[in-house]
Amino acid sequence: MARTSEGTKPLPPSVFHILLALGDGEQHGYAIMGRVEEITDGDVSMGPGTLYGSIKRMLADGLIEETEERPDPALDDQRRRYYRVTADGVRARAAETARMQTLLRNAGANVSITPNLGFA
Amino acid sequence: MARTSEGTKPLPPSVFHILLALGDGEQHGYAIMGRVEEITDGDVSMGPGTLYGSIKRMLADGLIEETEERPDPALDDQRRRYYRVTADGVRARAAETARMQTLLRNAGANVSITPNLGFA
DNA sequence: GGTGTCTATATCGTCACTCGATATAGCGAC
DNA sequence: GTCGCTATATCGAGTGACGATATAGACACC
Repeated sequence: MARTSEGTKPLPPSVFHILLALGDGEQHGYAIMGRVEEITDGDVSMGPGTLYGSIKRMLADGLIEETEERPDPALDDQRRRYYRVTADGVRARAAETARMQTLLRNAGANVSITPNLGFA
Repeated sequence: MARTSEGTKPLPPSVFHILLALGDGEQHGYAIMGRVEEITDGDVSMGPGTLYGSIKRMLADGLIEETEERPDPALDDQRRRYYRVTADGVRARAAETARMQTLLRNAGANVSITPNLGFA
């Protein structure tokens, strides 16, 4: 068992969801809500409390950062604030993803339903 | 937007960990702690507060039940209380497993393939 | 140009969950 | 018999999640 990413504790679900929703691009807060619902097939609908509270903490922790880049001004909306995942955020997301895969794999050996991941 | 598995909300992480640790067999509380640490490769060490608090809730919710069966009396310890996953628990565990797979799959497409979205 | 609805960000209070500390007691060995 | 380990259980503090609420810009419509 490679103990390479030692010391990293599990992320709060909302933080993980936001990191996944952002992916490799930029998104503004309100769009993240929609993306989270999308990637969870409607199982998770994040309210504004969870969303903006998590964003605040993630900014403080350096997992995401606000970008000054704006899309085509014709499509822009001045109220929006865009965010992107930082290098630390990418690392945390990868660690959490690996953790879940490990969990499902290790537990799968113990259970009758066999988890089968189609994800690297 | 398949609304197929409607109504099932995500499980608290501790509950999911316990369901996975129990697998298809019986375990007593203290052993579950060790199993959780095992299947998470040491990333999650559940303290007694989380463990017994979660067990209490899971019993009330019908996700697990206490068994009267005891192992070989020579190996037994009268203090132990053994638990097994109920049919509802199996269902919840399968749903949660599927949810995670969906999440990783949907988000994986977003990270590895499409670098930018949202600026549509 | 006023009105209404939707988008968008933000905060607050409440409740659920997590975790370590603490308590209690049976077990095994010496 | 007492000492360390196993085992169950509860409590309180701290963090996270969530709905309600507030505020205001965007946009369409008439």
